[in-house]
Amino acid sequence: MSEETKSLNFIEHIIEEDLENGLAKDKLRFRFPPEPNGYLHIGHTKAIGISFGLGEKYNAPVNLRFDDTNPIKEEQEYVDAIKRDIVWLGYRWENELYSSDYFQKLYDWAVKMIKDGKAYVDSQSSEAMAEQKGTPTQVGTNSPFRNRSVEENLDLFQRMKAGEFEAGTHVLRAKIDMEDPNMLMRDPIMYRILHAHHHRTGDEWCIYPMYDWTHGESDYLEQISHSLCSLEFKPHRKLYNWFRDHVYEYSKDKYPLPPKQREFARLNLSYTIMSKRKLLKLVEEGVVSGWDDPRMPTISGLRRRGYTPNSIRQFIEKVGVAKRENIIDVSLLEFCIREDLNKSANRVMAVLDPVKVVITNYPEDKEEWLEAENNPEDESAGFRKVPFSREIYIERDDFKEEAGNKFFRLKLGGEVRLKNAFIIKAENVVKDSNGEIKEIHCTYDTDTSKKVKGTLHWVSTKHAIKAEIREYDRLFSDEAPDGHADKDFMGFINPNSLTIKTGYLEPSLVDVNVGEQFQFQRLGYFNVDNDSKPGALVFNKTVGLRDSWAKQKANPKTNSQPKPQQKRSAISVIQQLGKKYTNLPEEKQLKVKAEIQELANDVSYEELEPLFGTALKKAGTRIAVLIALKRLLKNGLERNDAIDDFINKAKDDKNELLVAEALDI
RNA sequence: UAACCUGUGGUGUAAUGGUAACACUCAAGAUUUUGAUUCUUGUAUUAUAGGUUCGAAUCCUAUCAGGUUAUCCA
Repeated sequence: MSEETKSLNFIEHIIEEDLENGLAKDKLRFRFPPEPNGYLHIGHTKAIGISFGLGEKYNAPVNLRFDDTNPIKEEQEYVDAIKRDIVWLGYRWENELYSSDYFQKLYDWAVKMIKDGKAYVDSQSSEAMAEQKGTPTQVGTNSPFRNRSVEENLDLFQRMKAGEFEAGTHVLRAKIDMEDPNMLMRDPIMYRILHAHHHRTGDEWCIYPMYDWTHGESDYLEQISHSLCSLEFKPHRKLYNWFRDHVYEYSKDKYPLPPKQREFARLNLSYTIMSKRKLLKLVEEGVVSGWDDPRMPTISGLRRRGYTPNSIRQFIEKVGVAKRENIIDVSLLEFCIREDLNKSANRVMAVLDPVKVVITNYPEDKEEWLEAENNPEDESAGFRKVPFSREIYIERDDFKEEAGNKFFRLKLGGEVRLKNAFIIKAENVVKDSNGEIKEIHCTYDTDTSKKVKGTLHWVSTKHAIKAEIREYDRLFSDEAPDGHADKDFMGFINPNSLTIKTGYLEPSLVDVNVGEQFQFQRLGYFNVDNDSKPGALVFNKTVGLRDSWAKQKANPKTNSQPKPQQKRSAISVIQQLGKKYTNLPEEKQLKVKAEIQELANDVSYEELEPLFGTALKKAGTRIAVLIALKRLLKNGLERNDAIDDFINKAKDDKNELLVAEALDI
């Protein structure tokens, strides 16, 4: 058994370090804390994968906590959808919890903070407070209410809770430092008045705690060891710690573990948007059919599109975890779903853009049922029968009257194999009045042992069943639709992101179930859509097969993107070789030396001279320069003062290799 | 012109002071009853410049570039 020692990401390194420093392994605890104000999308999957993945790795509990402190935006519908999606992804939470469960505890702590002079009621307008807040480059100023007495603060806060005041008239603020360079520390708001109905607490509360005052304290109450969130919360960490340290003082006997927040870079996918607000706009404006439209990057959209939980988990694993901003190429997601479906999806034949083929030497009334393998990647998948007859459909793309020999498909006079069936030869075509090909007349040959270049999929016309086929393209035409300050993301919407076709399928597909997945051979992976009914089948194209032929067609000449595969200049290679020179074993040094000498033939004196000033410490580089210089001299370069200086300096160096080279001149 | 964070092939992630590795993409080739799959091969001044060290992607300094932070949102 080879133990796979996978490299750790930076969060795992932190955890390992904490463990080494005495944190008991059974104290490890994580959480996933969505706000129930929208559907989960592929970006959330990263956060889910990190926290739940850590739970699996360390056998530690992971809580699902709904961060529901803003009753105006949150709804039960979203809670249900989020739970459904996490379950579908295959993760299990230890406890289903709500920040709103902690409202009373939070309130009690807030009262303590007031009593300790750490919080005060501010009765200014939000504009006035914003004014006093300052800017990132300018310190803020204190509120006139900052020094209210404890008694007054207590009284006001209790009356806020009792519902005596209108929204916006008072807030509770932490008393920290209006001059802190971190703006979040400038007396942040802990509570605001909101006369709104909460989806869980109803009308019990009319003051609601803010994120910063809720999140860390919820972590603390749940004794979360590592609170993981995305990078934009980094500035909140200082405040997270400030609040935490205070409540820790109040409750350390009961809750001994102070959690720590760490931040990772969120996931960005090329050609997609991740903001819930913007996704909501697509739904509301009818650009897509709903949150689960197969073009949406939501979990429910991906599910409907045919992505499997396994493929998404694989994707998240491959994406990794780090702290730098990233844009992951959608091709990685596509790779993951293809890899998964390649092993699991049964192959079938379907023609989406049909042209009729008549096999003239096949009897009119004959039909035979040929054996076809369901999945060559999975021996247990077995075989099925497909009907063959005199008239079949093939793809219009698969025939050309005339074509070069790079075209492996059917052409007049050419032979091609029909998958699972015979070899046919195109004899002539029948066209309509517009010159459009109506029928291709072929002859067939039952000798299937011969070698032909192409193999086509096909469907017997009289046995074919029709189905609606929905093909999707990316929703946006820009790689980073919301990455332009000057242009709105709605301007990049691809008007052709959905195409609907009628497909002709082999009859084995009559009674498929919603969600079932297939590979339509040579076309891609398809699944049965929710809208599908017996007799009125609907398929979604999940993803196409890799198609190197299409790529070749798209750019017939050379490579499409002539990558500036610029050859590095000889001088830069010499510099690089020199950098390592002194560390190399002797035999390698000889090899490198020869290489430098060779490269030096392409180097001009003008390129070399600036390197004479190389720092004394960089003996390797200077050796390389010296070797190159010698070659230049040998090639006829005249010596000058600069050269002599450089050589003399080398002779006096403490590096023996350099001295040896210098003396050898 | 603030504070904080981040710079490793086209993309993403490793290497925790000791030969820059893995995956995807792309390209070329082999195999193939899917132009798929599978298999081979190829692609890097570790942002730049100094410094510390026998040895630096890694530590220090400066510079450059990008990002984040000013909702009674989370």
